[in-house]
Amino acid sequence: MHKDIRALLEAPPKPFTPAERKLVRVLLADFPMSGLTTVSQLAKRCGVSDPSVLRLVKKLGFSGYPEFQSTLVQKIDERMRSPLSMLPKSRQGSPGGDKWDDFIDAAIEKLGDCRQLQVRQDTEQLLAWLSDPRRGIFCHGGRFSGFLAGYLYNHLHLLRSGCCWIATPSQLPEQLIDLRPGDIFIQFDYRRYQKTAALAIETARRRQARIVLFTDIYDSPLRQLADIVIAAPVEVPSPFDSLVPAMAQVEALIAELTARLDCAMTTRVEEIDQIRQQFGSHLLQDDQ
Amino acid sequence: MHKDIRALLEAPPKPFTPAERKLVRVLLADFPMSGLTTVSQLAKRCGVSDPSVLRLVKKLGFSGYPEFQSTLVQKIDERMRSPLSMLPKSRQGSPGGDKWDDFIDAAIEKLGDCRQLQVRQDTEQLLAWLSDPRRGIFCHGGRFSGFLAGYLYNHLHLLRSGCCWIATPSQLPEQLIDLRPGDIFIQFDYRRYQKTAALAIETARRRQARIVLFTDIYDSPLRQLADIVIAAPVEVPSPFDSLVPAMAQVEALIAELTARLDCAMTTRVEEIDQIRQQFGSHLLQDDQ
DNA sequence: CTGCAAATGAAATAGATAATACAAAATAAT
DNA sequence: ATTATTTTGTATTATCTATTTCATTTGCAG
Repeated sequence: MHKDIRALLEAPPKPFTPAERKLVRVLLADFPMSGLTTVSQLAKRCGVSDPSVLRLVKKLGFSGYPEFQSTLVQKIDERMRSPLSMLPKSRQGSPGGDKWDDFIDAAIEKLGDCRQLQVRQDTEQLLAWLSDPRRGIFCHGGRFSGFLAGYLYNHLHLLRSGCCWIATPSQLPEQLIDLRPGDIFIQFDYRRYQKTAALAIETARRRQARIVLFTDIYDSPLRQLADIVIAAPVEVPSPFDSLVPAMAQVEALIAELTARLDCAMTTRVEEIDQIRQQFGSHLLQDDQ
Repeated sequence: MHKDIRALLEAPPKPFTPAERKLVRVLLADFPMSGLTTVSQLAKRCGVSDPSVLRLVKKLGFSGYPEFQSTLVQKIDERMRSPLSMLPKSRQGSPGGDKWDDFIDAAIEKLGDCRQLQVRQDTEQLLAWLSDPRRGIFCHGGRFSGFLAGYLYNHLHLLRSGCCWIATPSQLPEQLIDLRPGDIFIQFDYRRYQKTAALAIETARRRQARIVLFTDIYDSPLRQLADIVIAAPVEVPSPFDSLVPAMAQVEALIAELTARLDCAMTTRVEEIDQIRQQFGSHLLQDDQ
């Protein structure tokens, strides 16, 4: 809507009055910081009265000071994001620009962003839950993220019993019947958010499950319903979002969990192999 | 005075309560933007109550929300002046070594290695094949990499017809019957290499399919049988190998392919939506 | 299960803040 | 000068915000 406040200040629709010019001068001086204070503070700082500030804001086309301010915050947000995405470009080999490598670069950057997103305490909590053999684990995801759910499940299954993967929403009812209080329900849901995800989580919550949500860094409506949120950046130069950071998180989780449950896994995998041998050639080799 | 809010959030003086962790998560997610709103807005966004926000702020050592907020603004001010300050922060906070972040770091490194592995000509060839609507596409993978195959299939399916995903080896016979000369058989096979993969590829070859192999950088026995090889590093600090680089490659491929088939996809997706509407509520929302 | 302590949220309160009305001052035109 | 018009500030009001109180819930140890 309001494209650029700065442009508006520099080329006003109507000429500014003297008091307004005072304000504009300050606003432009350390743009956009000075706009983050209250009306009175800004007014005093510029040596004008409160109403003068309000009048300027309205003249610029805003409905009121709050709207003006939130537009400024948006502007800041853009600025904060952009420099990061421009700096670590050390492309040397590719000449005209290689879409493939550009994508990989973007993925690397997003993966880097991951590091700052995780609260250690959350991770510990999650690991503690997953290590508890009494808690059942239910993995579920959307059309694309469902594969991550399955990927996670396949690893978990090697580490412990009581895991299940709900591959499609239609299986939700028949699987959630076994969900008991204290069990862990792990939902993958990235934009665009799916309706069934909300349904699934609500049901799991009602059955007093711990809710773990793998989602993107944006405002998933499910965040509030989750006990633990693992957020991943998804934006890459592609019409589709990327699940690379998400997958890295899944693998990181598994790596840590494996470290804790190592001996348990060893015996478990041995037993699996043993059983598989009994089947012998009756099944096509179906495992890694 | 208050040096670094971010540091405070990552290494709290006292352990956080669950509600506080929810807040911290959001605050860190798009630091420091989310702290610029009102208490109520922030609270609602995080799914906690107003008092929880206030308690957190006090626990962090601020006299109240306004002080907290103005400290954030200061922080923004610093950052706006020197964009360098927001470069990937050198790991100093984590003392004994954070396994999670170590893993992510390793993944980043491996992903970086990817860039030098790809021969552009191969990519072009592959894209040309995949863009050709006359060629059928068959995706198949192992126990873990099978999910990548499915992930790839799901995207391909939105772009064009004639794709299929062979989810388990047992489906190979019944699916490969439809493989015609010139079709593309995409196999995912990372160590430890599976026996069925070799079988599948040989069969596909005999039927004169083009063989595309997604594998690791080591000596897969299948390399010789493939027309195109996309190799990924897999070694990470975990007992399990990582498929993160592999997934990035899949996504990069899709990104490029989408760029070429964009208009085709648009109409196709529209048609899918149309059909879905006809089903209406008869199916649980099963898509992205 | 039961009781205890910690954590949390609903509701009420105290305090700012933005917005408004109107009067005073400044400016420009006659 | 005098008036008309614009600009500005003072004082007030309505609205929103942060904060506190207290009852409820939740998690946990015996």
